[in-house]
Amino acid sequence: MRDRILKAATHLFAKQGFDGTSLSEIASAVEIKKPSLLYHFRSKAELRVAVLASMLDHFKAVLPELLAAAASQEQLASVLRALVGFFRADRDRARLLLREALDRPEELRGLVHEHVTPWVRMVEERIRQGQADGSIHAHADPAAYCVHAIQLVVGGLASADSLGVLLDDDPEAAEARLTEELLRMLHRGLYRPGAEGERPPGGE
Amino acid sequence: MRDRILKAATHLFAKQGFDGTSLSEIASAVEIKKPSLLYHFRSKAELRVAVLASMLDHFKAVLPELLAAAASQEQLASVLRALVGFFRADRDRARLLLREALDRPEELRGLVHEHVTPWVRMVEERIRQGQADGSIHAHADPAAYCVHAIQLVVGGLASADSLGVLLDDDPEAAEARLTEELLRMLHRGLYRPGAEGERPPGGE
DNA sequence: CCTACCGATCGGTAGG
DNA sequence: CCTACCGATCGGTAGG
Repeated sequence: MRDRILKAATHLFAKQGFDGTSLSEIASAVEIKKPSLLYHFRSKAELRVAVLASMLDHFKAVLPELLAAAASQEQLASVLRALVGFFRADRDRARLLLREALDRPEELRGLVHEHVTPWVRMVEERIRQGQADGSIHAHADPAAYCVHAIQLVVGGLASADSLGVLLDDDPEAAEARLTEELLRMLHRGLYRPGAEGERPPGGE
Repeated sequence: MRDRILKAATHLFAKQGFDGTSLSEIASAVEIKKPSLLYHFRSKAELRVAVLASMLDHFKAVLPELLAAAASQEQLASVLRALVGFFRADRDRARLLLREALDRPEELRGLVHEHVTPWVRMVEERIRQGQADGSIHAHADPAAYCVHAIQLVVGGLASADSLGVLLDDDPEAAEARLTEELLRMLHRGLYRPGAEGERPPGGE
């Protein structure tokens, strides 16, 4: 039951926000009453923390894959693919993260510093190597680039519903085009043309 | 008084969300009582619509500048600068827009279609011209590129507080670096090197 | 896991 | 612009 509650809460918090979701609403989604829910989670605040922690656990599960991609001689595109894959597997994740960024920036800052910084540092290092061997633009700001890449993946998936209309295409096709263009942009923004191992992800 | 209420509501909605802000809170911010507030705006929903409309009015005021930049032979970078300028002038705008994207995607879709589509179409046209004369990468998806550019500007400013820690710099310096790298990335993601008029915004 | 209930606060109204 | 007040709903507790 605990897992069912977590899942329902994750979905509702992502969709309506923490303040826009009542405990009764979550309880009724898993077919129990509010006091029963409060037996599993002592307070709404505790439930919120648990929802975040469960998403973080899922993230940690794909971390090894991410780090391996960043450390190996593979393209950075594979790191991005892993990241996109994580958020596309469950759209609630992107929405939830964005809401936290808006509602509790200080708190998210701590989580980012603790869980995201390590692998971003590795990616930064890869970028600097690329700059040293001339395959990556010398004026790129590695850390700032990573911030924008994350922003693009997380924010793009969370707000695709609204901004997608600009593509004038059916939702599925729009998402496919957006993802492809995202990978292309991020590749072009980093790699110098003609340099070694710079095949763009979409094939160009 | 109406304007004072609007300003306070804009700030609080941006900071805490619509559901996370009470009418009493807004009223006390402008030193009146809740019933007095409800004389100026008949309901909380009406206040929300008015807040959005006032932001849209400000946006319309810079639209001519934006369209002129898009239509002229100037670089697309100037359009981006105008866009970044609009959101940097008041950070609440980015936060508010992102919240609407999360809370009421269908409604924002309508606003985007009505107010954003026209000038995006112009930018798209400029991109296609660039592709025709070879200055812009042939495989770029003009519409998808615009979506990501908007996403980057709006989302980046709204979530800079959380993601900024990755830069390990003081807030001001971090924001400056982020903006510069954003313009560099968007430029590199579009223009082919060596082509006419492709000076990058930051100077490279 | 439930029913019954708590005080607090919500958006909104009456009436001046 | 205010005081006084409304019903509804909120998060949470008691007690079984």
